[in-house]
Amino acid sequence: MPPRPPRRDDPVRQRSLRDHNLALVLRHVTAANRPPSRAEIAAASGLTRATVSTIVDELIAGGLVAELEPVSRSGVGRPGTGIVPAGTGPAGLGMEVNVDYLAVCAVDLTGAVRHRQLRRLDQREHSPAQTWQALAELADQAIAAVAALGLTPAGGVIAVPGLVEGDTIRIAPNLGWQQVPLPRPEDLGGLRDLPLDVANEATLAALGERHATGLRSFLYVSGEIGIGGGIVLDGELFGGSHGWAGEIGHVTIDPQGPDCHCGSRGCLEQYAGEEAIRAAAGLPTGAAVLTDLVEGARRESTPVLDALDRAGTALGVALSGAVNLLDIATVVLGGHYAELIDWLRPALERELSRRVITARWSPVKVRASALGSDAALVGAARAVTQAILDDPARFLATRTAAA
Amino acid sequence: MPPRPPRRDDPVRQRSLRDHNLALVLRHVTAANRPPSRAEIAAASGLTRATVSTIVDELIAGGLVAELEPVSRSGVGRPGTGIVPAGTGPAGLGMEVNVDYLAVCAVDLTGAVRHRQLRRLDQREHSPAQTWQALAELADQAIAAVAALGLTPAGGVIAVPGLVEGDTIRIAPNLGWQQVPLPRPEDLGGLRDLPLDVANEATLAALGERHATGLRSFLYVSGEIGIGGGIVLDGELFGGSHGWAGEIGHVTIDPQGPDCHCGSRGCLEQYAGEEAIRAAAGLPTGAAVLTDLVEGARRESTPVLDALDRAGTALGVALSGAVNLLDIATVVLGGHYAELIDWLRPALERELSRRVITARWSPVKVRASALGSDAALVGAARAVTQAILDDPARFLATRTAAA
DNA sequence: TCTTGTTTGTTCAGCCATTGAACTTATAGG
DNA sequence: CCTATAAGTTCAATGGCTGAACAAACAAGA
Repeated sequence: MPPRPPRRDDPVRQRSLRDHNLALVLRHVTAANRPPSRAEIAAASGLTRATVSTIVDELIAGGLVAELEPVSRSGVGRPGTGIVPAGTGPAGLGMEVNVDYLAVCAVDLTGAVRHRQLRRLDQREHSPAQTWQALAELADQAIAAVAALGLTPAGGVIAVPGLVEGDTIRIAPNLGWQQVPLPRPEDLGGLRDLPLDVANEATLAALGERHATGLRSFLYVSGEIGIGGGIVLDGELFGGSHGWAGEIGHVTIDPQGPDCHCGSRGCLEQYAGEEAIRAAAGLPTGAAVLTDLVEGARRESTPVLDALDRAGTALGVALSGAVNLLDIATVVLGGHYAELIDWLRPALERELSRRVITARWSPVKVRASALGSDAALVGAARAVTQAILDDPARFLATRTAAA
Repeated sequence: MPPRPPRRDDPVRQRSLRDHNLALVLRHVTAANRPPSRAEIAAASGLTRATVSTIVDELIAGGLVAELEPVSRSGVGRPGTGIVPAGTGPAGLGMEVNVDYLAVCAVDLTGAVRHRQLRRLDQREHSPAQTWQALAELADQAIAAVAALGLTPAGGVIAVPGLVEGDTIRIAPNLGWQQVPLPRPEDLGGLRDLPLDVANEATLAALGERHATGLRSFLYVSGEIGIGGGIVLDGELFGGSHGWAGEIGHVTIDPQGPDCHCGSRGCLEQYAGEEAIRAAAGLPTGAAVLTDLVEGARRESTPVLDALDRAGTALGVALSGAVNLLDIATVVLGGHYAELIDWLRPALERELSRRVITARWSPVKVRASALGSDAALVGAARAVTQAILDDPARFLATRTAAA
C-alpha cells in the first residue's frame, strides 16, 4: 500500500482545502485519547468552531465518526458532545501469508482488532493457487464476521514474506515462491469487489508498530526464518523506489563470510537468522519452534548464549550501518527477536555504541516490538484504515458514488 | 537548512491555498527548460489562466519573476509573453569551510552561479575564530559583488565537513574541530542581518547534485580525506532525526578490520578513504593532491590499480548495504571519487550486482557527480534559493514587511 | 427557585481565492 | 482587409473559512 502521493505538484482549489481539513479533523478524533468535543477539536487544530462543526457534520453523514451520548462532564458551562471514530463504519482487512500459516484480521477506524483468525497451512507443501484459495475462504469468513458487527469492509492488504512489485511477487524465499502473480479477482471470493494490495510483511509490521507505539521514526527489524525490516520516517512508511526498502537481512557483515542462498557472502542472515542461530547453538534446525532456544537461554546453556551473543553482534554491526546512514534514534526488534531481546541486547548495544559515530551524543534506543508476531497482520489491516484516515474525502466520494 | 516543516497538521485557510499555488507556479517557471507563457503554466499546472495571471502578477510585484520582451514565436495566434525567474532578485550565498580552503558563491533564483571566490587557508593551522573572520571577509566581498549585479542577498548557508547540530559543530575530524560554536552575528560582518545556517558538506553536495541532475532519488557519496554522504529521497533531502543522515564513511566493512580514528574497527574510510588508498598504493600520504593517484592509474601502475580495486570493493560492500536498506536506484560518486570513477567502477559494480538482492530486476546505476568539487558550495547556495522557491509567500511577506 | 456566569454549538454575513465564460489583444494566413 | 487562433484580462458566481452574534445547556451562588 503506497503512501498517498504527495500533492506538492497538484493545483489546489477550494475543495482540496476542505479535503485537507476533513483529514485534519478526523485525525484529531482518532488520535485523541478521550473523545474530543467540537470545541476541543477547534482549539487543537487551529480551525474555528464554525468550520469544525460543518466538517464534523460531513464526517457524521459519511459514517466515519459518531456523536457520543451527551455525558455530563465535570466543569462549568454547556458540556460538549464527544466525537468518536464510528464503531460501525469501514473496516480494514489484513491478511498474512506466512511459511506455515495463513491469518486474517479486521480492524475498525480506531485501529481496534475486531476479528482475527488463523489457519495452519504449510505453503511449501502447496501451490500458490491453493494458498490463494484458502486465503479467500478465510477472507470470506472475515467479511461475514465483520458484517455481523455492523462494519463494512473497505479494502484489504496481504502481507507476504517476500519482494512485491506491482501485481507480482518477485521472490519469497521461505515460501519457495518466485515470480508468482497475484490471484485474479474472480478467484478471490468476497474480496473480489474490494481494493486489494500486497506488500512486504516486514514493511507492514513496521506500519503496525508505528500505530501501536506512536513512534515517529524508527527502524523495524524482524527476525524469523528470514530477516526482514521496515523503515518509518517521520510517521510515514518509507518504501524506496520500488517498495523494497528495509531489506536488512542481506547486508554484508563480513565480505569473506559464509555463502548465502541469495548469491552473496557474509549476509546478516548467515549470522542472525534463525537457522544460523540454531546451528551455532547446536540445536536441530528445520523446526520452526522457538521454545527450545528460549529455554536454552533461560537455562543459561553456554552454546545457546554464545550463539545469541554472536547473533547480537552481527545485528549490531548491520544496525550500526543503518543508523549511521539514516540517523534514526530507535530500533524496534520484532518477530522472534522480540522474545530473544534480553539475550541479544548486550552484544547489540555494545556494537551500536562502538560503531555509531553519533552514539556518544545521542545513544540509539533498542526496544522490543509492542505487537509481537501480530505486527504484520495488524499492520496490513491498518494500512487500509490509514488510507481512509489520510484522505477521508476520497473515501466519502466513492461511498456516495456507490449509493 | 531543514526542509519546510510538513503542513500535514496545520489548518488550511484561503491564504494557504494561495501560498501553495504561488509555489506551484513559481516551480513551473524555474523548472521549465524554456520560459513558459501564462497559458502554458496554466495548462501544465492544472490551474486556470485567470488564476495563473493573478499569481504571476503577485510574483512580478514581489520581484521573483519577470516578463520577457515579447518575442515572436512560431505559430498562429497571439504570442505569449515568456515568464522567467527574476535575474535581479534574491540571491543565495553558499559558503564552504574545507580543510585547506574557504569558498563563497552566490546563485540567483535560476540556480545560476553569479559569483564565486576561493581562498586557500589551512584551517588546521588556525583557530575557528580566524576561520570565521576570513569567511566573513569573503562573504562581504560576495555581498558587494552580488549587489553590483542587482541582486539582493536573501540568506546564507555554510557547508562544513562535520556533524552539525543546532548552533554547534559537534565534530569536524579533518579540521580538528570539536564542539565549535557558530560565530556570533556581530562577528559576521555583512552576514549579520541575513538568515544563516550551517550544514554538513556532503549533505549540501547531495542537494547541489539534485538540482544539477534532476534526479529524484539517489545516494550521494563523496570521497575526499573523509567519506561523506547525503541521501535524496523523492526530490527532498533526507536529514534524519538530527540532520546527520548519510554518514556512510563509518559503515563497517569488516568487523575485525583495522582500527579507525572514530573508535570503531573496519570502517569504510579505512579501505576507501583517500589516506587509505594512498597507503595501499604506496604513495606518500598527507599531501592533499590527487594528481599522482590519477596519473598512477592512467599509467596502469599495478599497486595503484590494486589499491583502487580494493577501495571500489569496499565501497561496493557499503553501498550494497545502503541500497538493500533504502531501495535506491542510483548512486552518485562525488568529490575525488568523481575523478577516480573509471577505476573504481568495475569492483564497485561487481559487488553491487552480487550483494544487492534486487539487482537482477533493477540494477543499480552508478554515475559521477555533475558538479564535481563545487557540489557542496553550490548546494549550500541553492539551499537558500530553494527555500524561497518552496515557500515564496513567506519570502514575499518578509520582503514587504521590510519595505 | 432564580439569576448569573461559562462554555458549547449553530447561524449568518463577509471575505477571499478559484472558476468559467465573455471579452480584448495580438499574430498568421489567405 | 478579413478570418481563425491563441494569449491574457475582466467579472460575476461559487465554495469554504472566519468572526461575531446568538441560542442552548449546565454549575454555582443567592
